[in-house]
Order: sequence, then structure tokens, then C-alpha cells
Amino acid sequence: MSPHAASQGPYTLATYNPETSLGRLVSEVSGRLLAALDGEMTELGITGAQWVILMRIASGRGATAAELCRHSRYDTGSMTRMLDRLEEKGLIRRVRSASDRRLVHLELTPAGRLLHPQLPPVAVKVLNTHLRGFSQEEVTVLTALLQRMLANADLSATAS
Amino acid sequence: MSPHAASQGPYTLATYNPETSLGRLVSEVSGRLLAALDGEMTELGITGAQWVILMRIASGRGATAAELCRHSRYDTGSMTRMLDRLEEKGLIRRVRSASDRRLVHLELTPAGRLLHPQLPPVAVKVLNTHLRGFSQEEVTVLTALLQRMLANADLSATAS
DNA sequence: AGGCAATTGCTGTCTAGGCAGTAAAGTAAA
DNA sequence: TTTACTTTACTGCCTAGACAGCAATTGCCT
Repeated sequence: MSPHAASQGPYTLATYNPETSLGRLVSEVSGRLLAALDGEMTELGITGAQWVILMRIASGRGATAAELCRHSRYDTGSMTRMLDRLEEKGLIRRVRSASDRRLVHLELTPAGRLLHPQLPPVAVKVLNTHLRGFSQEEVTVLTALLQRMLANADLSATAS
Repeated sequence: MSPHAASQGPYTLATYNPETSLGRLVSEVSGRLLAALDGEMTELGITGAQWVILMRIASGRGATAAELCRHSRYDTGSMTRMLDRLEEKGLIRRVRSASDRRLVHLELTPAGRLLHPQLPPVAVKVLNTHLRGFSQEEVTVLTALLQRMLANADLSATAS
């Protein structure tokens, strides 16, 4: 590595164009995906954000509020209120843990279990709509590249 | 194309995994990029969202509030308040148009013009940080794939 | 000219997330 | 045991965006 390697990279001030940069592109695609998810979800009575949390609880990857926060970059306060909304809609239930009384275990209600199977098809539809004309390999390449960006983000986050 | 081609695509219910899907990935990368931009920007006294708007005004791509809304998927009400904040910080100025008195032309104040050159380097730094280990060609491929997703999103949006 | 629709920018109101502070519960060390 | 620290969930308070409604202005059309 040369001494000034840190100042090098794919982007330079001379070539950088905010309108066509990866930053704008990723943000735009993300926004479109969420908007599409929201649109498909209105008839089911929940939002895209609630879709994410519900899926996590249903799959057992979000047994408590704190665990959900750790994986979704949500504030614990925001998560409390998010769970309030899901509980108010009768989709989830809070159960105070007996072994550790700080914890509140989260589980789907019968209504939640009834809704759950309807959630994945919506995501599949939205994704495939945005991937028209993509080959299986292109999806693999895109996924791998984004995962590398995420790994780089983790490096920076841990370093700071 | 077979009659049921519309129901096919890269993702299927059998293979779909919400944790590793492109949806989650794009959303996560987008969030990280914005968070990094926000972090770098605090010392400059503005947020990542304000960075975007300022850049647009400075480059002449956002001469009025309505034009900014059309390109940033913001509500006109939200844009009004966004511009309020930038005006309050002394970075932009509102000038009522003489030719069309409905319009309010936006321009940088001297303080805004002073801040402007500091904005692109921050984005370049953030992007390159997240693109460590990427070749020039990989960035090109990633950009092209995301642009195709965006084009597909536009198709759906216009169709609905 | 006069009427009608569209555009622009703004304002109230609602929802939702971030931050800070708190109480309860658990853990570890003196 | 007692003390200090951490974790968990929750609660105000603030910011910020979405939606609906508004007045002013403009262009279009007869």
C-alpha cells in the first residue's frame, strides 16, 4: 500500500456526481422497495415496517424487544411503541418472562398466526417485480456486492 | 414466454429468506450510508437529508420547492419545513419570482456558498469507505444492476 | 372577459422514530 | 450482604415526514 492509499477509492472528487452515485441509487431503490411493500400491505392492515417486525417474531428471531432492537437498528423506545401498535392490532402478545422478569417474551396471537403465511408472498412479489429481466446469476452477484458493502460498514462502525 | 411467466422470478416462496433477501440488504446498506453521512456531517451543522437538498440547490437542479419535491419524493409540506430549517441556518434564501408569483426561487446565501465545497468530499469519503476492496468494474456492475431495479420500479409506479 | 382546472407554497394535524431519563431486575465484585 | 454496574422495558419530549386542506396565482378554453 502506498502512503496515501487511504485517500484512494472508486470515487474521486473529479468524477463524483451526486445524481448518479451509488449513494443516491441505493437510497432510491430502498425507498421504492419499501413503498411497494407498503402499497401491497395496506389491504392486510399493516405497514412495511410492521411487516419486518412481525416476520422476525414469527420466525423466532425476535423473542424479546431488546433482541429486535439489536437486529433492526431501532431505538428501544421506538420498539416499545412499535410493539404497542402490533399488540393493539391483536397480532402479537407480550408475556413477562418468569426466569428473567426484566424480559417480555413476544409471540403471535391466533390472529397473528393467521396473518403470518400471507406475509412472505408479498415480499417475493415485490422483489420479483423489481428484478424483472434479472438472471439468477445477476441476483447472486448483486447480493454478494451489497453484502461486501455491509461488511465494510460493520468495519467502520466497530472502529469508531 | 410461458403463460405463467409473470409468476416466476429470481425469488420463490421456497427459497425466500427474509434475513438474506435483497430487500433487507438494500435497506440495510442504505441505512448505513445515511447514518455514516449523518455522522460525518454533524461537525458541519447539517443532517444527511439537508446535505441532499443543499447539493441539489447548489447544482441548480432544485431552483424551486416544487422541483425539489418532484425529484426527492418529498411531500411539498415537508419540503417547506425542510427549507425553513435551511433558511433558519442561513444557508439558503427564498426569493419570490417576479415572472410567476407562485414560485419561490431558492439560492444559496454567502454562508451556503461557503459551505457548499465541503459537501462532496464527505460523500466521496463515505462511499469509498463502504467500497473498500471494490474494483472500478465492480462498482460499475453494481451501479448498473441497481439502475435496472430502479427502472423496473418506475415501470410499476407508472402502471399503477 | 370569464370560468375552470392545475400549480405552487404554506399550515394544521397525525404518526413515528431518536434521545434522555427511569424503575425494575439481574450480575458481579468488595 | 452490600455495593456498583448492566440490562431490559418503558415514558416524556423533540424532531421530522405524510396527508389533507387552503389561498394565491397562472394558464387554458370557450
